[in-house]
Amino acid sequence: MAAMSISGLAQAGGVGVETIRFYQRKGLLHVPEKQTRNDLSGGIRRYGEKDLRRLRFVRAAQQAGFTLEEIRTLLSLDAGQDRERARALAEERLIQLDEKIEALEKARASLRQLARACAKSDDGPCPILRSFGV
Amino acid sequence: MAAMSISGLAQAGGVGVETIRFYQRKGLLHVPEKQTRNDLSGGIRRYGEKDLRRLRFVRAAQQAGFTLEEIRTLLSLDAGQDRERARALAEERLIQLDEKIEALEKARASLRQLARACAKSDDGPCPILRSFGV
DNA sequence: CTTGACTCCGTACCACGGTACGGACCCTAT
DNA sequence: ATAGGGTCCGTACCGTGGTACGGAGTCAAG
Repeated sequence: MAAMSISGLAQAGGVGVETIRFYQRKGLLHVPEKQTRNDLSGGIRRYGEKDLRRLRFVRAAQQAGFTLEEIRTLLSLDAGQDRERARALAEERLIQLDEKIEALEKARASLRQLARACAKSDDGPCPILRSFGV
Repeated sequence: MAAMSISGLAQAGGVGVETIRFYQRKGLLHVPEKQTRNDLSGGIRRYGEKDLRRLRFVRAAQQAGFTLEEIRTLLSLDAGQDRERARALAEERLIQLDEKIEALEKARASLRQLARACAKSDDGPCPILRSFGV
């Protein structure tokens, strides 16, 4: 359990192997030391619970609308315990989330109107354009 | 009013000139004939209300989460009056919108928790990671 | 009739978030 | 000991939605 291969980690995190590597290149995930057998060069990297938690955090934060760059910052703030900045970032994103949600709700309302109008009248042109108030 | 230049259209639609051209290349906006002066080659394209409405539709649909490709389809359906498909597309996107909104609301809840936790305790590590339930 | 702003058009480039490829290496089972 | 599958790593490529550049043409005002 504390010794996954990269594909194990990928599976556990619900992403592809290449995505893991991509995140490593972006500095979002650590690249663990290779478990070599005491001679020089070679070996395979092993991943544990900590890596999986971190990966899951990345995905969760992504869902919250953070960019990978912002997530990198969040992680470093967490490590450095810079509460001030972390708090600020969270508040900032909170506002953006609210705005985004509001926008989507408006869009949904418009779209519902379209669907209704389209469903009711079977003659005349389908009022797609008008449904957006255009 | 029925004879804007491309930059007039862009301004009226709240986008850049290059964006108009981009939409034209993507088949979202028509490329009107040049208003030439009866000799061959030359002249400038002029845009009217219809173009503006179409542009606004594109932006509105984008806000509703449609990709440009989907918008192109919507426009052609509207032109062809294929109510069946238009309706289906709308319903489909409606579901996706609902899902997206729900996801964002979850994210917001998580983030709020983070902000609260971060604001309250001034000692110990900032529980960013835990706030996402990781 | 020139100057300066705008237009036209092709092509290149950008950020974002991945995805794919390929050759070398490693590791385990048979 | 060898075959297979997995890993490692660099590098190239992708789709989406634009943004920028540059040279030639156009147009209105002075």
